[in-house]
Amino acid sequence: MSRAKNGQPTRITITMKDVARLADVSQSTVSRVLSASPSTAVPISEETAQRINDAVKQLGYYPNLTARALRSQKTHMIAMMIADIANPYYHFMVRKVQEVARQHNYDVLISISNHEQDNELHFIEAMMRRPVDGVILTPYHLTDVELSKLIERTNVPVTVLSRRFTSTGVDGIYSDDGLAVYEATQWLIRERKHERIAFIGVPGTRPGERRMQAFLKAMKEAGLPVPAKYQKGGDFGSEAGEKVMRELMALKTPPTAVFACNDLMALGCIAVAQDLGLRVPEDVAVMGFDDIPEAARMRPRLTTVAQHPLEMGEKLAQALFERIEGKVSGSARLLEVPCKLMVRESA
Amino acid sequence: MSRAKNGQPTRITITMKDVARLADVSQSTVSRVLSASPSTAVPISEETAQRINDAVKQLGYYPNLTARALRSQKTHMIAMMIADIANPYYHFMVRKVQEVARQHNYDVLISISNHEQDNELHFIEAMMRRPVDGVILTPYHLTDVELSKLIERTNVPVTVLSRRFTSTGVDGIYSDDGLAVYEATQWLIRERKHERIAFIGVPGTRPGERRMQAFLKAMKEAGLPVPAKYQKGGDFGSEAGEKVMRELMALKTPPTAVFACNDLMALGCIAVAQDLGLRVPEDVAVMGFDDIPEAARMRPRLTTVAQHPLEMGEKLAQALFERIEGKVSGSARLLEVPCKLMVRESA
DNA sequence: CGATTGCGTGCATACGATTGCATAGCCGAA
DNA sequence: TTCGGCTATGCAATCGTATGCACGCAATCG
Repeated sequence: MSRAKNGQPTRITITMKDVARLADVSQSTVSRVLSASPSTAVPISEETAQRINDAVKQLGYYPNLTARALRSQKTHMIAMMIADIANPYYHFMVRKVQEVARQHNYDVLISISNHEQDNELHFIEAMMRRPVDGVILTPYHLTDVELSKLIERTNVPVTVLSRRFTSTGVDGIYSDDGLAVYEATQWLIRERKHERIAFIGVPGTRPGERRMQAFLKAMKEAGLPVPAKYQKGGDFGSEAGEKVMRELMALKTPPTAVFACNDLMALGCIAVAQDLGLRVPEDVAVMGFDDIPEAARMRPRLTTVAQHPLEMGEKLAQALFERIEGKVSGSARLLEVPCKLMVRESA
Repeated sequence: MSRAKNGQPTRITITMKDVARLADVSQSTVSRVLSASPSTAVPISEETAQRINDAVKQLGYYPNLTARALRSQKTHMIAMMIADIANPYYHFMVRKVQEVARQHNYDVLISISNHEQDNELHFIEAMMRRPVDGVILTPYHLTDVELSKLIERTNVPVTVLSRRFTSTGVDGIYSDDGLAVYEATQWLIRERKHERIAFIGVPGTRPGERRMQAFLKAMKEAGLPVPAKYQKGGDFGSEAGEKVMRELMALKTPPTAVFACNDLMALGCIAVAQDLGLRVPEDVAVMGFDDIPEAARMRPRLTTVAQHPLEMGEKLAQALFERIEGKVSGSARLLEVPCKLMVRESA
């Protein structure tokens, strides 16, 4: 037990010193026994080790990770920034990352950006102050410069959920959503014989625009026109899907299929179709992107494109720990996890 | 810049010492300027303060929170353990807690228990090792003893999402789900004239059993029998809801209403009803509990009981920070946040 | 005009752990 | 017997910051 020297209540922290005293050895010896790794070539006799372990148990001692971090420059924490905690896509990632982290005896500091630039910058700032051993992030607005600053100043391994940032030297995981949308569009055309297809993108976001472009490319290659009124914009939320769907269905010649660039917006589309008494997919087909759990739960079940967040989370975490543990140190790696078309009932 | 003494690459950490050197003052002075709070009664001249701030800017110095934590015994981190990241109920809580934490300049360490006892215990252990300034948790299996141990050893404020633990001296927030279920059942009986109502609880969990009991009480008071076949058990998942619903609808005299003790199971019920060609609520009414976002999004919109996770998260966090900042230090407080019946289309 | 105050700053230590180096005891080899 | 070498342990510095205490100096007071 250590004592506070001022009038404050006596602290009850149990330190190595206490263990040392009880086991009648020096504090360094306690440290050596407790952090004994096969590599640490410091021999300790069986007997004192035993005495120390007994003392630890008797006192209920736990090492103080803050102190350990300060001295060893290893915090045993990683930080993770996700964009949206309500997006099921991230749930799997977070779970998986947490799982991997725990296997490595790491804790996870989580931050949610809500897609806001301010929050992303704040996260970077926070990382400059609070040392962690690794960072995982899903950047929406961050620039190369900002990321570089983080890397350079903290010298910490970073992996990102994005295909950008190859220049900054961070490992990136991504799925080729462009290709997936392209192929899914082809499928709608060839297998489902649709000719009037509308697309809902999200202007101002890279995924949203990338998917829109991929859609347009597939349509163009098939020789199908896409009138401006069929090119819509939303914000990834289901209300946006509802609003857009109402507009589309009010057209003189409405599309026979609607491809929403994420599932939530697709849900909104289906809800409106149902409200209007339209049958899905007979009267209008709806296609989503993400394959959130709800997609398989609802009726009609949503036809969509699955990403594999679990796998991505795992790779993200594993890539990070490979660098943390120094198993990998080369230049940036870019891993792709393929998407998969999930044919169900809505298209 | 400090140097490593071994052959390793020069570390690039910028410390107060560097700032001090550049500003030509002592390290203590830098510390005083940077952590200048109105209460800290240490006067520093305008001029040197300016010099120090310039040096800070020039070097791009950020204080090291690990070191600060070790010295000041304040980590500026709180830890939060939630049960399930896929449950929308927790999303709001997490978001709100994070928001409040950020207002106080705190980071949030998150852990997900997945309802597993092992994970809850692991979390407690982790808290013994890694000092934090406060803990928020949603306990499922934790006992009073385990919580007491945490409090006693770490001497850290704890708030819980639960009505138990009044003895341990932790603040608790809860919503009276029992009462809400009781009243919702009365509503089904009186307003909707149901007499054959089935209930899906979750045996082995307190909320699940509490809600079942409340249901039975309301039925009993109304003089309505609840055959054993109407008392079902699930696991909070939608598949469980589907399975149970199939069993119920296969009965010779199926219930006219099904009350699931959470929304996910209610979703499963509705999906099965739709598969069987039953109209909801005409042929069978379905009632849920939680009011997850999906409830208002789906068709038919789910009639359910809303808890107020945002409000609960806010109170949870605020209660915690009140104690962290020493504004409150009395005995345990127990706050209730009322539930609300959300009448929509499914019942 | 000397003593007292108060302001501004530096010195030194502590927070709890890790780790390089020194050293004490013991053994076998010369 | 003496010395080199190994084993097991202790000493002391260090990580980056916060803070009690001492001290120098100018202003104020008696």
